[in-house]
Amino acid sequence: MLDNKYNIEEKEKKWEEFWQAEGIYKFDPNSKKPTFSIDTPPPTVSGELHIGHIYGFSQADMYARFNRMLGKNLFFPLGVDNNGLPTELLVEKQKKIQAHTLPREEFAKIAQELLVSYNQKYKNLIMRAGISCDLSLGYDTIDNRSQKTSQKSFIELAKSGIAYRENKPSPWCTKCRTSVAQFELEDKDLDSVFNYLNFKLADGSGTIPIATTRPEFLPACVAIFVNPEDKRYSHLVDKLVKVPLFEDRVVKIYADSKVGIDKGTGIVMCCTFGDQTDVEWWKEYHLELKQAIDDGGRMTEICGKYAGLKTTDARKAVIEDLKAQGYIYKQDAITHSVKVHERCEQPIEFLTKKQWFIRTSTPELKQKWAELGNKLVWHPESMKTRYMSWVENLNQDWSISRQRYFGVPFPVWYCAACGKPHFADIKDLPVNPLSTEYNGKCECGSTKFVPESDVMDTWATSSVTPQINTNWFDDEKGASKKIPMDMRFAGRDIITTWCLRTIIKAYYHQGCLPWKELLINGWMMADKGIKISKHLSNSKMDLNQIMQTYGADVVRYFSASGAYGRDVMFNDEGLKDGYKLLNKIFNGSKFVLNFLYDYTPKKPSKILPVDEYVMHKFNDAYNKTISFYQDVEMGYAKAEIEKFFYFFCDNYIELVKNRLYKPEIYGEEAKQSAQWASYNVLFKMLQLLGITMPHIAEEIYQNYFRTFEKEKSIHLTVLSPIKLDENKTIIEKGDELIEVVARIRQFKSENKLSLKTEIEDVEIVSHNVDFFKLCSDDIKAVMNIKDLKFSAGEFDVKIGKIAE
RNA sequence: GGGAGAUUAGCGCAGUUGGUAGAGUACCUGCCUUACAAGCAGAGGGUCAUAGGUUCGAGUCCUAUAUCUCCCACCA
Repeated sequence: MLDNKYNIEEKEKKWEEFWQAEGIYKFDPNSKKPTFSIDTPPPTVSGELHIGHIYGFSQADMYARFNRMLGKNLFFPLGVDNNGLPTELLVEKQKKIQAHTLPREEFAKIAQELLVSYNQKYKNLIMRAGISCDLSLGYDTIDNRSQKTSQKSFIELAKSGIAYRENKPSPWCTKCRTSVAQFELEDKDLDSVFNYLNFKLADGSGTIPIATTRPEFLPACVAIFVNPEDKRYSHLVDKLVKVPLFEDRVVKIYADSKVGIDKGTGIVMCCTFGDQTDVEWWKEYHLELKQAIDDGGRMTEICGKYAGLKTTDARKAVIEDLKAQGYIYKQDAITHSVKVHERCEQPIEFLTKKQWFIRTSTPELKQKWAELGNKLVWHPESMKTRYMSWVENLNQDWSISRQRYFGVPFPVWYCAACGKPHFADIKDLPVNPLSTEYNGKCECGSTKFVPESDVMDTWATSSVTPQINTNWFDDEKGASKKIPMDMRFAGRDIITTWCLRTIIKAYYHQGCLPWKELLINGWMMADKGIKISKHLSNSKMDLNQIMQTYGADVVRYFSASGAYGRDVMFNDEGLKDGYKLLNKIFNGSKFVLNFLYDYTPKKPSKILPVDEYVMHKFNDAYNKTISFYQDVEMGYAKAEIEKFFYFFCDNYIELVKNRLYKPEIYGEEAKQSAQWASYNVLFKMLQLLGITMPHIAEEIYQNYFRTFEKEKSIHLTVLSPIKLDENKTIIEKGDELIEVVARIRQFKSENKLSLKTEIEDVEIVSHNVDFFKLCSDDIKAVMNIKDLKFSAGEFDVKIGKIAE
């Protein structure tokens, strides 16, 4: 028997434990069923947990559950990403230590210990949301399997020349002391001062005005640029200019169209490196390289008296000196947007370092990425455009070196004599070159080697999740049969980063796509135009509070509102809708089960028209729901079966209530007919509703259906429509019957009568008189009609007098 | 500055190929009906962001503008 009231938190936790204990979601490697494999994006454990995290996972889980109920063997792992800089910063903050002051192994040990609880916290949340992952398939992006996989990937790419090491200027964070990828940068508006300087022409013929916000870069000034279209300055091209404060140094003036005529004074100094444009000019004009800033953001020796100062202090000192010597003729306070490192908000610099890159940006490769993008099935289709336009604009190779401490090491040593890289043996992986000697001899004869001290960027690992999942390290043949995996889901912000990089790796290693289908979910927004953020999560959006009050099923219900891939606004009302349905499912089932507990399902010899009608009506809803799920429209699918469920309660149950209650009046046969229809429809409805709301479905299944259905969980049962004899007209006739009831209800409502008010006589005019005659008892009972008459003709309902 | 998406009832949303605007919720009116008042029935409520255009006909197609979201670029 079901409880009188459904205790959400208690029951949900109970069934979650049951699913784990019974291994309901376990992947069976020996199964004969077709496999459906999901490449779950491992979430970053260092992130703040909020309701938005459940959103994307829930939708993916619904698609996963749908596929499981089609009879597939699900491969649905749950990894966590705890590799790289975000995690390193988290550990530093939590443990109040600094990674660069400790031996790497020691830091890693502290990190691993701390991460245990973070990993668990994340997994707990995902499990608490009823996501049907198989935890035993899980991995950490810093564990042995992940390290081996990313190191093997690196060695293979390096040996084939796809990964290469080069001295390249790249964005550098002086606070985190590492190079950072372009997409780790964000814009921030900062106050600054535009300093207008007079540079002296070397031939003594006068001065030229240049505006700069970074005067401390003067020691690294290697050229001056003007726009070739700018008539004011065309006579200056090729002339030489003395660098203020460093007048022994002379630089040339070039003309280049990248100079904005109306920006500043229209004359720019190029320093190595103030920004991306400087980098481009440096390359294009083969300029000198003068590094004015070191790893930690201090001025280098080339800066003379300013050496050793931090950039901000150097800027002050330089400005003082410029003023004292009369170079500055104007200063304007401005606010401009500056590229900062997204993790620490420190403005980034450009530094030149030897780093590993992966080739991604040649025209042929870009063509390839576009081709692969076209072969991938996108949900929704429109998201492909983002990918395509990114690929089109791709102009830099992928930098994977990070000068950090907590991450996957590069398994490589360099010959001390000639610099040639020597790689670890694949069978020895994972390898940390800092703690392992290279026992070999270089072709040049040297036996001395320098270990690589950089670690790989997180993305180098999170882009090989298909290879981790399919155990590519140990079994290349097996993996190549399993890749492409069936499906991957992701937020739309990482299409261009995570997804593209995973596609690139799979292409290099397996020569194909990493997955067949890509599901891109939208975002849950806190309010119109407001993203969910930490400080919102402790108010109305507090996750614990929501889980306690409404539970996972309701949050999942809310996650399935609307069209797939669209943003959704968080609101309490949405949760209340789900709560309403949850309650209704419980009560409706409880009521129906009351008449089923002493019943063993068996097809009755006679099925009454109303019962036949509701089963056909269900099959209709079933087909629509299935087809929505096939189109990856979890919201529409949910809405379809929800609509039918309300129809079942408000119309069908009301119609057959009396037959179930009073077999002594209506007959045992009539009761059995209703029981048969109720059993089938309720069970199959619960299967479909359970895709969205797995806990309540399990509660009811275990309470009754488990006795007759083979599977030990409703989530292992296979979907199918109710087997019925064909009856083409039954839906149309039944709908007319529902219309009769609606008319009488309307009549009573408009006349402010109770619904149970007795009516003397009603006449139904219809072309389906025979059908109505067979339903006479049900109609009379539900509307309390004393005398029901029928006549043939155009449909109408004639309502007579109210009984006294 | 460029690209993509969005804008529909008080609210959060749906609206396939152009053909009289849809459900839910809230509000209002009734009904304590032997599962559920977290219920049932009924009613009202919209110049489809704005301005143009194509068409016999536009929420739907085109152009521009505004606002929001995401991505990218610029930022001397």
